[in-house]
Amino acid sequence: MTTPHQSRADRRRATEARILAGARELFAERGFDRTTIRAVATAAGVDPALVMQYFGSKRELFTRAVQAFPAPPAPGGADALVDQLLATLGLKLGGLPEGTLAMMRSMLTDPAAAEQAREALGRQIDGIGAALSAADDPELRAALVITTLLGVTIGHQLLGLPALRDAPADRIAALLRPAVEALTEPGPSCGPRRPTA
Amino acid sequence: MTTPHQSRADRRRATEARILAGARELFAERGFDRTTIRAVATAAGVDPALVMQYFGSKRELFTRAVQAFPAPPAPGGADALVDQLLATLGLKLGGLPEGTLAMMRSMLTDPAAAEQAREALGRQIDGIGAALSAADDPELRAALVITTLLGVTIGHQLLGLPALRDAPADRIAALLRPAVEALTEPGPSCGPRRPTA
DNA sequence: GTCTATAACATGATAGAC
DNA sequence: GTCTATCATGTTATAGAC
Repeated sequence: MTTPHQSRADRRRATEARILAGARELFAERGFDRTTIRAVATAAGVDPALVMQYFGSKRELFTRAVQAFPAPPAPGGADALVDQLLATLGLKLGGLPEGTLAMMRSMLTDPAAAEQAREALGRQIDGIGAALSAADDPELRAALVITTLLGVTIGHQLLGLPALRDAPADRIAALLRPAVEALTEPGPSCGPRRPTA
Repeated sequence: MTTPHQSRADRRRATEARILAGARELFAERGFDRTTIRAVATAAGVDPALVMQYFGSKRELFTRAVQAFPAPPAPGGADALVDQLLATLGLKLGGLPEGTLAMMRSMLTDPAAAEQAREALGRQIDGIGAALSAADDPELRAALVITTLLGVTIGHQLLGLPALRDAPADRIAALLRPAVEALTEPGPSCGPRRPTA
């Protein structure tokens, strides 16, 4: 049952990968504080001290295991932007990457995760803000769009609010679309309410 | 400087109040896990064991110190509802009660806090859903409104996103208003995009 | 007797010995 | 790579002060 063609370096890489996978899952489920090195080691089938040997600290393990938020959206028109955002939300309501879940779950209680989240969300906000440069206060609008989607994602994925959990993702996206458009469009978004003045 | 008319029960109440105040502040700043009984005791100027004696457990202390989310909005028309929600948001962006902050900060990592948050948010959603019964999917719409405001509040108060932190509260409310209205109004809210077909 | 402080025990992160 | 030691923490049990 030995694998003679697997070098020591290969085995080390495989062990590292197992540790990272287990850590990602546990960090996503329980957050930074509640995840113990022992639990990660058990999940990976190794000795707890080995985890420390490989990664130096729990914090380093977290950083390595957790991928930052998805990259900012490709620059494009403001119209395509809304479609793109809602599409990623659709994904979010389905299967968000475990690393992103881990980050979101830890960002309110762990200062380092909070800093990473601030930076990642800031990049997204900047990207969206650039696409909204036609409107007034593009950055603020972008921040509101992002935090809105963040709130819905938290309510759905992390808190499991029944009202959201039981709704189909496309229905949520459909209801959210006009709201996001209202945030990205300058001035009073709807004509019918005030007929040109 | 002694207060001869202060009975033992009075002194006990005062000590309890000091402990609760310190706990509320620390829970709001650091969340449940990162707040230690020892730190609470130091903040209140008492012995750590006394805190346990008074409250039995850290969890009980948290429950006693943290007030639930604000009560659901008074039932009213859907129009008044939006005003009311944005008004509370205005408050939220200013000074949210420390207990609410503590709850929000802990709800992603502490299962008990998550359950409390689910219940409190569920009550708010039910209240708003009742006011939206004219529209389709009133509960889902209500949930999206609540999670939207939750996301903005988290981004502003707990994460401190610069784009939100630097914006005046009334400007945020003004930009958010059409978005919330789009969530509460039935049907396609804007004509210009697709002229009836 | 009730309030407060001290000590003891279990678990977790981390560092150094082997 | 594994084992042991150290420190911080939550919690329980115990002893002292009023």
